[in-house]
Order: sequence, then structure tokens, then C-alpha cells
Amino acid sequence: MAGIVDVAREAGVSTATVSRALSGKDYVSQETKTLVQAVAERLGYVPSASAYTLVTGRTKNIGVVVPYVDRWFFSTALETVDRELVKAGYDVTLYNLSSGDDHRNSVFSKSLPRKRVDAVMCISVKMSDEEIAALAKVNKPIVALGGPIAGAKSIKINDTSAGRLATDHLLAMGHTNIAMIGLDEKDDKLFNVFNERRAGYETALKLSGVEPRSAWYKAVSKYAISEGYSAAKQLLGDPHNAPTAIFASSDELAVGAMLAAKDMGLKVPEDVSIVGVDNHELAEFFGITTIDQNVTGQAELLVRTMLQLLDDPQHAVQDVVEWPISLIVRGSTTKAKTLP
Amino acid sequence: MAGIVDVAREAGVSTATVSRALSGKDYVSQETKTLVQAVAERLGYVPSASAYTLVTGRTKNIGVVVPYVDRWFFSTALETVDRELVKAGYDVTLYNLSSGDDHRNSVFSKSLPRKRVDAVMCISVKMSDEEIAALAKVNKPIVALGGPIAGAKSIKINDTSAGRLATDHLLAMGHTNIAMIGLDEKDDKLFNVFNERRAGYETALKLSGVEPRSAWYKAVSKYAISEGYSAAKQLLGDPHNAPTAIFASSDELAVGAMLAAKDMGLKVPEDVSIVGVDNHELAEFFGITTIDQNVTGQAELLVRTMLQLLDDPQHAVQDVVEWPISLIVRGSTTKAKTLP
DNA sequence: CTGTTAGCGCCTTCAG
DNA sequence: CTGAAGGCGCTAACAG
Repeated sequence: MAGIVDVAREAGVSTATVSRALSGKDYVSQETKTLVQAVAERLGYVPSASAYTLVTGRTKNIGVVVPYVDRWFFSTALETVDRELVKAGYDVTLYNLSSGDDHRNSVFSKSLPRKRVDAVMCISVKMSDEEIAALAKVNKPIVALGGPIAGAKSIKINDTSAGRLATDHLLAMGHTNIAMIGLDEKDDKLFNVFNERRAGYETALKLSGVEPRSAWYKAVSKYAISEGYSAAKQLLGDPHNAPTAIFASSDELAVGAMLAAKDMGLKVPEDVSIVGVDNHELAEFFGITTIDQNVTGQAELLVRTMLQLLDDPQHAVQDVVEWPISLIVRGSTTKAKTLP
Repeated sequence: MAGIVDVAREAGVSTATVSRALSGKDYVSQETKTLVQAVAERLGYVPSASAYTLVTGRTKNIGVVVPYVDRWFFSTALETVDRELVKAGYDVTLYNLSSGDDHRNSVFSKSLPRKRVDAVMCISVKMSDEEIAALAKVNKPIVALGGPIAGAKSIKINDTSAGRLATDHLLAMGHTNIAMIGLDEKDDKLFNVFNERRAGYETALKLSGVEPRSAWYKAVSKYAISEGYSAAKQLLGDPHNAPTAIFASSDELAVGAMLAAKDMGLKVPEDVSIVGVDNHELAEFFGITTIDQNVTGQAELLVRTMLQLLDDPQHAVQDVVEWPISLIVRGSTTKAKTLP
């Protein structure tokens, strides 16, 4: 491994000059610059990141914290976050919290403050006050996707509005028996995305004079097609409370619901209307009406925000940016049948 | 930020003692050890990773290179690789190659050798000779999933066997008109997984005396349900070559094929048998017969292999470990109808 | 425009 | 069992 001194010796200049020539950050005569570059190239010189970090305090590395990587929302967000960060010259180190609480603690108390990263990006993970404090001590910018974190800039959609929008769409089409499939989130380390969507759903119902029935709400344990499928079967098979429309709080759940309806001999949308949330690629394939939340767009903005903060820590940005959502109407919803 | 000197001063010992007390790597009296730990804790001392790296040469950080993160195989592998690595005390920095060739070059020529990582893990990315050479120069262990890399230990399933196993299963049930949906991989930066599966499919056919027809092979551009759907429609709608069985080279494709068949009024498996590959969770949900490749198991072994190599660079391991596959028969395949 | 000189924060011999 | 001292490789003043 050639070091900066090797390059300096070989080029007949000082290490300082090598540093300047290679970083381009200071005045160096064009000829020494090209000379140094050539020598560095020939020797296969690659600056040591740790030495650079030790002296500058900058790592050119961002810590991205996610609760899982193998779920749609997170892998999608991660994909674009990584792409954008890389374009800006940063590496990404991944802190996946799915391994349990012990690990989570060590991430926040050890890894992140260990001067390994210049900033932290939280994708849908709610941090406790101590966790925030631990990071604040190191004085690193924090940006978050999915919910507010004290002292951090964040981007989120309004999940209550999402629930209302979906439900209002169904109500406007004349449905009154509207069920919902959601997640019960007791985990206080994630944001209450699904609880908020449910709140929006119930508010919409009440504002239209419809009293939500408990039999209309089905909780599942994860956002998977199979879960949506079985939840919808319960809902649609209920002889007393069968809905004419279902609001599924994710598109994967909605797909499951659609398949369940078909398997029960019900037609979508004639017999049951279905709305999802996400605008997942499956929603397009299955023609499911959904609430688009443009994860890619959110992730891009998140990166831009972080880059500005890195550039100027005092940069004025709103603490919470509410990302717009929109209803995409497709073939899975239609007017309620008028009673015979 | 408290540094080691602060802790030393506060505890009334030397920095050397602090270092020893905290790392546990050398003899320190129990009482000074506890004292130092208490002080470190109180001051919120966290050792600087870069200083540690600079002096030891070790980063406690692994570079994981993936072609994409938002596809099933990769996000699944990444999830377990990360989990296992974290357990072993390593951080993971992610090198996602989906941003294009420029980025790819800089990953291999700059980032990876930049003393940022102790070892490199390639998930289904084929490295060119120069890329391998660049890493070899820095003398870092490399392990790979999905295909052989010169000078690296790797783990892979035998994709040709996978293709044969799936096809033989269909053949054994009396099918002779067997189509395949696959990916045409011209990209020489990935391994030829799908081409190998196709080779296995064709070999199996020929060995049974069936001549593969070109109309039986449908190439798609990515492994998505929608792609499998449209490919299967073409296949099943062909008046001269309609197959009675389809081998889809991934489960997502198989799901699409199954939905297409149903939409065309064909029953699965009575009218068409379908086999996939992966044992994706969707295959279980849809009851699709598949070739299980246990990605999680492969990823775990990959991490174990890397850890051994890190521990002892001379550690003897086979260069290529062939991971076993197995056929999981579910409801999507059945005996061919005897001709009327 | 270029060289000299200090460290950045820690680990690790080498003495005691 | 503990302390002192020397770097790891690089950049940032400060001089020239």
C-alpha cells in the first residue's frame, strides 16, 4: 500500500503538496499537479479514509437507520437514498434494527456516535429521547422519514389525511359499509402510521354520519398479501357486517383482499370496492385504487435536506415537511350498488 | 466529546490503562478496570473509530456490494447478512451498484480499497479481473454469493441443476409441452443465473427426448409478477405451441403466470402446471411448487465463512461451496392430462 | 506556489 | 500490573 509519503518522495515534492494536488483544494502549479497525479496513479495510491477522518473530522459517510431492509417501503427508500448519497460522494453505512433491542441500543450508544458517520438518517424509526440525546451530544445532523423527531428535520405524509382521503373516496361513491384492514402497532419504536390511518378512516366515517363498527376493523400482524387475504375473508364472510368496500392500509394488504374477494366469488369492484395505500407496483398491476405516497420522491427530498444541513448546519428548513399524497383511482373501486 | 485523555485524567490513570481496561485485551487489576469503566460511562466516552483504525488497521466494517437493494433476493440476503455481521460486531457499509458504471468504478477503485472495510462481500455481482486485482492489492478477504470469483470463497446453488430439477419434475408427471419464462442476461456484471437455469431446462428436455421449441421460451426484462403475467399470456395463447406446463425461473414470475392462466380461464394445475424457483413467501401463499434455495441459509454461511477468513486469512475452505437445493411440491403441479 | 511543522485520538511496544 | 513515548497517514496553518 503506497502512502502519501511514497508519492511525495517519488514525485520529489512534500506530502503537503501531494495532498493539495490530489484534493484540488489549494493552489498548486499545473505541472506539479499533473506530475503528482501521474505518480499517484502509477503507485496505485489511495488516501486512507481513517487518517483523513482523524484530521478533518469528516467521514464522508452517512448512517442510515432502518427497522427492516426486506420490506417494500424500506428497500425502496434505501435504494434511492443510497443512489442519491453516492452521487454526492458519500458512502452509506446501514444500521438495520431488526436484530433486536440489544443491537438497537448499541447502534445508538456506540456505533453512531463513534465518529463513523457525518450524519444520521432515520427511515421510519422513532427515536427515544435518550437516543436523540446521544446523537445530539455528538452534534450530528439528523434527518428523518416518516415522523417527527425532536431536533431533526423530517419528512412525512399525513397518515390521518391518507386514511380520510381513501375513506372519503369510498363514501363519495355511496358506500357506507366500509371495513378497514390495518396493523396494530404497539411497538413504540416505530411511528404510528397505521393507527393514524385508522383514525382518519374513523373520522371520515363519523363525519358522514356512519358509526364505525368494531367488526369492520381487522388487524393483521404484517403487511403481506397473505395477511390481507385472510383478513378480507373474515370481513367478507361475516353475515351481519359484510362490507361493500374495504380500505386496506397498504397495497400489499389490498392485493390480498382482492384475491380473497375473488376466491369467494365476489367481483371487484362490482361487489366489493378496494382501496390501498402506497402505490406499490403491485397496485398498478392489479388495478387497485390507491393513495400514492411517492416514496422515491420523499427519499430524494430527504437526501437533499441532509446535504443542505451538512453544507450549512444552520440552514433554515421547516422542522417537518408534509409530503403531499394523492388519490389514484383505478379499477378496484366503483359506486355502491343501490339496494334492491 | 470526551476523549481517552479525559477519561484517563478523570480516573487518575494513564491513557494506556484506559485503553486496556476498556478493551479487556490485557491485564488490568479488577479495581482499576471497574473504575475506568465507570468514568468512561459517566463521561459518555466513545472511542473514535478512525483513530482506532489508523493505528490498528482494522475497521470493524464490512463492505457489502449488491446490484440492487429493492429486489427480493438482495434485500433478503442483505437482511440476514447485516443481522449476522452486526452480531459479530461489524458494521456494514452498503455499496449498491444500481447507480451506474461510473459509480461502480469508483466503488472498486476508490471506496473499497480506501481502508474503509476489512473485507468485501459480493452478493451476486461478478467482478472483472481488474476489480479483483484492485482488491487483491489491498489484501482484503472477499467472499461472494451467487458465483465464483477468482481468489474469493463463494457460495452458490447450481442453477443448471435447478433448471433440470424443475423440468424433470414436470417431465416425470408426464408433461412434454413445457415452456419456460426467464431473463435474458446480457449484463456480464451479474452472474448468468438465468441462462444456467435455461440450460438445465433444455438439457432435461433433450434427455427425455423432447426437442425444446423456441416458441416455448419467453424472456422478460425483470423478475416481476407483471412480467410473468404477460409472458404466460403469450405462451398460453399460442395456438400451435401452447404448453401444458410452465417453468418460471423465479417465483414472482410463476405467480404472474398463475394469474395469467386463471384470467384466461385455465385451471392451475389441471390445465397448466407451474413451477417456480426461490421459495419466495408468495410461492407459499399461492401454493406454487418451487425450488427452494434458502437464501437466508446461504447468507448465514457466507457470513460464517467471512468471519473465519477474518480470523485466519489462511483458513482452508473450499473455493466454491455448492449450496443444496430442493424441490418443494405444492398445488400448482399435477400429472399431465392424457390426451383425449 | 511549496515546504515545515504540528497534531487528529488512539494502541502498543518497552520499561518500570 | 501500569506509565511513557512513539507513531498510524493525513491535512491545515504558518512560513518562506
